[in-house]
Amino acid sequence: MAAPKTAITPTRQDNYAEWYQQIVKAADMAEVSPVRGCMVIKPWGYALWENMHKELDVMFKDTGHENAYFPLFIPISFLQSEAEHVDGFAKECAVVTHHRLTMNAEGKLVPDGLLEEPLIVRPTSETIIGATYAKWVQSYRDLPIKINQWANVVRWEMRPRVFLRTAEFLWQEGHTAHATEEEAREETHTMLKVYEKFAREYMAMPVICGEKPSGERFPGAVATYSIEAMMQDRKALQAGTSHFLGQNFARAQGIKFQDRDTQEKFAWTTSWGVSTRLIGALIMTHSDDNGLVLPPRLAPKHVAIVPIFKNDDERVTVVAHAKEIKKRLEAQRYEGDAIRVTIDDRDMRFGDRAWYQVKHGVPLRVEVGPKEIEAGTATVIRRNTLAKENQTIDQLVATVATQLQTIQNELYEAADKRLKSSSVRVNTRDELLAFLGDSEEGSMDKGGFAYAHFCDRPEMFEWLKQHRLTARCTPLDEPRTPGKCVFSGDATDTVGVFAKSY
RNA sequence: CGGGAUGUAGCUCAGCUUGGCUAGAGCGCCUGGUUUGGGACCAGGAAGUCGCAGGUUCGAAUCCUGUCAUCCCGACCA
Repeated sequence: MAAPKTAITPTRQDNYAEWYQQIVKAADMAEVSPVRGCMVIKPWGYALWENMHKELDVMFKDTGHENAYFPLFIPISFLQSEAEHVDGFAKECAVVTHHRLTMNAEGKLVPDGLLEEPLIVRPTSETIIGATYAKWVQSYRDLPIKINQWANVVRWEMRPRVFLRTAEFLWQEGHTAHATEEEAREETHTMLKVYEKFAREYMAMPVICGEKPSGERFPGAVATYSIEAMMQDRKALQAGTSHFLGQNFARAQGIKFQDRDTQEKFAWTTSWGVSTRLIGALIMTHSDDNGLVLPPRLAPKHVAIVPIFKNDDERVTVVAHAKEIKKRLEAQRYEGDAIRVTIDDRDMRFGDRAWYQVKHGVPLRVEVGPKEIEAGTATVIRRNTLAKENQTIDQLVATVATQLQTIQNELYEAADKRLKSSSVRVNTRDELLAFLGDSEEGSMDKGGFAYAHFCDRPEMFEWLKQHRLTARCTPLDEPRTPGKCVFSGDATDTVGVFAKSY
């Protein structure tokens, strides 16, 4: 059977949504589980998450945060304490009402032992953590509290999509409490910048930092900031959020302290998080029609050595040689880590093994067979370009870190070029529609980021909804210039980014 | 949660309209052989209580009811 032209079918062009699912499958990232809306994250996907976790954790600690852990279950009364918060999350809460099972007459297990107060499975932890902080804080000397938790949360979503929107997902949530508004705002901003740095430097994913318009704000927040990324189908994906919660949650949870001036005051709190959605973002930013493409800084393996052999004799020689190369590569460092190398000498045909590594997105593939051993070289193939090059082993070892950095840079530049070439400035609603279109799901015909003056009124959100568009954010680096709202015609100095979104 | 579609072997699906004998194919998997520098070929083989629970019937993958799940479109969302 002839091989298809691309390793992944359909291609991005043919059906983007299906292409995404096929990438996840071909790269062994995850699969749907027997549990509604929940995914099984497979080792290759989880290794990627572990790398994200590891790098982010360092960044959190460098900005003065500590890790802690709070309960999975939250009493319903806690959720109720902040009105907007209830509105935002009540509809998607999993609820625990019983605490044991018994066997009924038909031999079926049924819930028994009704709880006095039902518990929800945390959709986010502002309330439980806030209630805890309330006990910890009495004096201004107890502030700030800067804690992060790595956890799983549950949001009973109606339309799950692997990594992008699952009922249960893994994330980190930072929760801080401060004595002053200024300090809390600063914290919100600092963490947004941490996310931006992580997206750009580790994920090789350009993002726009901005404040969410009122209609997109976190339930209960005074201000929500996000990093917005553009996927290859030119739809926006919110990749991380940082919320300034004002004193809303402090009031609701009773986080009070006595200040220097002897007055009792409510604390100012923040929360911020990124989730396994980042994996989805990574996939849709870099991958191509041949499978996953991973940025070297996060790739579980930097290099896959694929030995070529015809028979057992050759196999012994070539694999021994491959192990030598592996050892030498592992002695090199890239961005502070030892080079991560795997040898794929599985009992499979060479072509299958080569394609396996392509589909799994390993940045560098090194092929060695009897011919290379003879010549003292290796065939080196870069995943992002699939360009082949003959390199001596010495050359490879000496330049492997540089080659990885080149790939990292090229991935960022390609993504940045896409972002910039798909961003326009629009001055009317018609221009907005002409640019973003009303095109079908999965179509890549139209899309991108449209910059427009706007004044954040309910009518705008109504109109956007009708056209399946969203207001992403007001970019922080966008200068305030006088203009007219493209929706109402009123004068405004605020510019927003509009896009179709995930 | 509303509208639509689909659940048959590990995967993709045919069979269902018009109920009938031992439920099929391709891919994958296992064994043997030939191959092996780019996703192999030949031969043999294993594998399904037809999503689940009821009902109609002499007889149900097929008809009816319920239920669960998945996908698509809305609403919701990290």
